[in-house]
Amino acid sequence: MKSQDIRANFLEFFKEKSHRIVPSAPMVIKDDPTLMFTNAGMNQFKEFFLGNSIPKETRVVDTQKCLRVSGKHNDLEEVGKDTYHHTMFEMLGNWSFGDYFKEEAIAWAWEFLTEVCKIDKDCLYVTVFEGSTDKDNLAKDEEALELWRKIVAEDKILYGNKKDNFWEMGDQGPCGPCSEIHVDIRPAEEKAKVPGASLVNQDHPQVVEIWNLVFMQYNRRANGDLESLPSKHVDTGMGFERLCMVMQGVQSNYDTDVFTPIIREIETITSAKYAKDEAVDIAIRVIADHIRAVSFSIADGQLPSNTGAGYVIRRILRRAIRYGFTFLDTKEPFMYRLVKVLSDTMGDAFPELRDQRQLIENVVKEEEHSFLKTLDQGLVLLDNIVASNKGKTIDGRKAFELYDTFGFPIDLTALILGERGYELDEKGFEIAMQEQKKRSRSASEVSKEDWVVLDSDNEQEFVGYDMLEASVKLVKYRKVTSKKEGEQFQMVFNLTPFYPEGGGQVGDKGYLELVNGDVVYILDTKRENNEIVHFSKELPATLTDKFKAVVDKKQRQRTAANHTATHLLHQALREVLGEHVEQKGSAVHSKYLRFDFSHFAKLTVDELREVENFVNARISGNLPLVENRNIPMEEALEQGAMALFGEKYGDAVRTIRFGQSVELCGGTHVKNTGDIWHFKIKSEGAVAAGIRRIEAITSDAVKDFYSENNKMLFEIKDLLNNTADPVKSVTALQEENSLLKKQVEALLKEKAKNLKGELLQELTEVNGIQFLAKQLSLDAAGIKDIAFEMGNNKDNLFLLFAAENDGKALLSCYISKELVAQKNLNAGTIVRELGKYIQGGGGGQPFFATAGGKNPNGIAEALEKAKGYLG
RNA sequence: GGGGGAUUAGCUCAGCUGGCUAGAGCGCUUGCCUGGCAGGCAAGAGGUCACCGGUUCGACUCCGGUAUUCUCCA
Repeated sequence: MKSQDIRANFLEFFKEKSHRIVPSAPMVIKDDPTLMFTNAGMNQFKEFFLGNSIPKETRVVDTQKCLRVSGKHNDLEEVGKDTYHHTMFEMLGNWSFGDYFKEEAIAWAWEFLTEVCKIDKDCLYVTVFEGSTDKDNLAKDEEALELWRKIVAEDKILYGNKKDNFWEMGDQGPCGPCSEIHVDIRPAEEKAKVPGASLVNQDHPQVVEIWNLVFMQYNRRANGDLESLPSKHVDTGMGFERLCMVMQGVQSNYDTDVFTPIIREIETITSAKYAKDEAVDIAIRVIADHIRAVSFSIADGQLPSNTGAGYVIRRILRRAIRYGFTFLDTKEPFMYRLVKVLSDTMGDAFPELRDQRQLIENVVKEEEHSFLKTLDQGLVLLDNIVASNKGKTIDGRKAFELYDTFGFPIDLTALILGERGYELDEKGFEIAMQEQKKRSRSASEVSKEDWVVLDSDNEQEFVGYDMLEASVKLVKYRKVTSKKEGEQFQMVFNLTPFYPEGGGQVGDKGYLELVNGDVVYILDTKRENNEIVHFSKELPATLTDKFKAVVDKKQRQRTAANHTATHLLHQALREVLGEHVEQKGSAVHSKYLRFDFSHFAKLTVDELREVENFVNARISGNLPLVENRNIPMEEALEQGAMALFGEKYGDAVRTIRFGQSVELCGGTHVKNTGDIWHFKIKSEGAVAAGIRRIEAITSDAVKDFYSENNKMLFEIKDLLNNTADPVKSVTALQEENSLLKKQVEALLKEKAKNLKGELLQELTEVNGIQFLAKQLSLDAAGIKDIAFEMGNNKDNLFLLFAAENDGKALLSCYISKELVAQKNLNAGTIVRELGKYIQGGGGGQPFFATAGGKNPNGIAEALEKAKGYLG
C-alpha cells in the first residue's frame, strides 16, 4: 500500500467513527518560549487538555508534522546513522476530548491495524501499565488489561513500568497510563530463535513501537498530588513512517515510498548509489531526511537565520550539505533540486509545500551557495593553520576559532587533518567550546523569583481594544533579575488595557496611577503562557489597592497607524506585484513598520511609487475599521480573509477589515484609515533569497520626515543664495568643481616642477654626494612628494627638508637607496638624532624618514648638522 | 541577548610586527595583432582603504565608538 493511501485510510477510518479531520498545526511554534518546534501530535491540543478552552469537536483525527532535533533519543547528530531516526516525521493521531475513553480507543486501534492495515496479529504486542509503588502508589491499569484480553492473546500482552507506560506532559497538568502497540517485523527464523516479547522496548530496529495510546485520567497538581480528572481524554500517536515500513514489508523507514523517491533523485543528481557503501548510505539518509525538515520549516515561514529556530534550521541544512560535500562529492548546490520530488510526493497531504515550492528552492539554493563558500574559505584557512603548525597535533583552540568565527564544521576539520596525517587536539576544542557556552549563558542569565499570588482571580481579560484606561487589581507579581535589564518586576492584573507583544506588534507602554497619585511606569507588555505580563522597574507601594492602568496613548496611536498601514501595504503588494506575495514577517513599532514578503526581484521605482499611491489612496478614502471579534474560521476565510502560512488559528478568529483588505489579526488598529494621515516607504531591500523587506513610516513620523527634508532643502537653497533650482545649481557647482580640480592639479604639477627645478639647482656636492638641507613651506605629504620626485633617476642624493606647521616642526630626510647601501646610512637614525634639536622624535625607513617636534626654533640647527652625516 | 571575524578598484581578494608615493587577477576603455570559443600584445581609466573619534613625527595597519555583514553560543 502506498504511503499516501495509508495516511488517507487512517484519516478516513476515524472520520467514519465521527471524528473531524483537522489540518496539521504549523511545525514552527511562535509564541511559546519553552518550545521552538512541534515535537508531538498533542502540542496543538494542549489547551483542551489543560482545560483552558473548550474544544468545539470532541473527536478529532489528524496527521501532525513534527520536528525533533534535541533530546536523548534524537540528537541531530544521530540522524542518518541508523535507519529509523528522523528530524521531521509525521504523527498520526486520534483524539477524544472528554468523549470516548479506553474501550473505543483500544478497539479501534486494533481494528485499524488488523483489519484496515491487515497486519498479522501474531506480530503485534501490546503493553499495559503495571502500576507503581512510589509515592503515587498507582494501581495496575486493569481496565485496559481487560479490554486487551478480549482481543489479544495473553502472551502478547506485556507490562510496562512508569517510565514506559505512564505519560506526563510536564511537572503539572493532565497525565495518565498508556498502552503501546509494538510490531515485530523480523523474519520467521529469527522469531523462532528469540521470542519477540523479549525484544519489546529494547531499541531493536525491527521490533518497534508504532502506536501509543495515552489515557488521560489524572491531573498532577502543583504540590505533586494526583487527582482524578472530571472528563477523561484520549491522546494517541502513531509514527507514520514506521507504519509505512511495516505495511510495505521493508526493514527501514528509508526504504518506504516516503523516502525512496527522494533517495532516487539524490542518486540521479549525485551519481551515488544507495545500499552499496555505508558512509554513502548515511550521507544519503541524512540528506533525504534533512531536506524534508528544512522544506517544511520554510513552508511554515521559518527561514534559516542566525538566531533561534531559524538557526536550528540552518544547522540542519548545513549538516546535509556537509555530508553531501564529503561523501557524495557535491561541490555545487544540489539540495534545492530535491524540493520538486518532495512537493510531488507530499504536496497532496501538505499543500503548503506545493504553494511555497519556488520560495523553498530559492532559499535552499542560496543557503547552499553561501555555505559552500564558507567551506571553500575554511579549507584555505585550514591549509594556513596546517602550514604554520609545528608537530603533528593541531591546537584545538585554532580549530575552534575556525569553527566559531568562520563556521567551518569541526568534524570536517578532523577528517581533513586525519587524511593528511595530523591529529586534532579535541580536548582543547572542547575546552574552548565550554568557555563559549559559559560566556553565553552567564550573559543571558535571568533569575526569576517565585510568583507572589495576591488574588485567585485568574480570568484576566484584555480590554485594550476598547479602552486605554481601566481600573485594575494586581493578581500576582514576581521579581526578575537579568544582567542586561537589572532588577525588574513582572505583574499580572485581573484585566488590562495593555496590548501584549504579538503578531509583530510591540507591547504597550504606560503607567499605573495609585490612589495617592503616585505613578509606576509600565515599560513593556508581553504574553507568557496565555497570561499578560507587565514589566516595570518598581512595585506599587500598595499592592492590594486598585490602580488606574493607563496606556501611553500617543505610542498606541502611532503603533495602530503603522499596523493598519501594514495591512494596506500587504494588500497593495498583492495588487501591484501579484498573488505570489505572502507575508513572511512583520514588525510594527510606534516609530516605523517593517514588512517582509516573498517576491523574486527588486521593486522598481515605479512599483514602489504605485504601492505607496495605492496605500495613500486608501488612507484618503477614509475607510472605517470593520472589526469582527469572534467569528468562525470558515466564515472569515469565506469573506476572503488572508491567513498566513505557519500561523495557528483557533476556530473562532478576529478579523480586521478596511475596504477590501481583510486579515485575521489580533493587533490594534485605527478607527479609520484617515487617522494614518500618510504612508511613506523609507527603504526596500532583500533579507534572503526570494524575500524582500519594506520599511515604512506613517502619521507623525512622515510629518517629521518631510519637515526634516524641508529644513535641509531650505538650508541648501540658502547656501546657494536662494536659487530657484537647487538641482541645477549643484550640477553646475559639480561641473565647475571638477574643472577647477583639473586646473589646480595642473598648476600644482607645474609648481612642483618649478620647485623641483629650483631645488635641483641648489644641490651642492659634498664628498660625491648631492646634498641639500632646506626649510620649505609645504606639508608632510608635499615634502614627501617633492623628495621622491627629486630622487627619481638619481642614485647619490641626500636631502633634509624641514617645515613649520601649526607651531610644530617637521623634518624629512631622503637618501637614495644606492647611497644607503653604499655608505650604510639610515634616514631613520639620522632623523631621530636631528629630532633632538626640535624636541621630538620620529622614524621611518632607511631611505626616507620623518620626525616631528614642538620646537620650530631648532630647525636651523638641525639643518646645519645635516652635513655631518655626509662624511 | 553574548563572543569572535570581516568591510581596501565594478567583482574576487593580497597588503607580515605602524613608514615601499595602496597592489594582483578578472572586468572596463583605447590601439594594434589574430578565422577557432575565457583569443594575443600594449597603453590607460578606476580608491574618502565602511564611518566617526583617539594614540603617533607618521595610521589601510594600533585603540575606542557606530553601521553593515558573516559566524558560533544561548
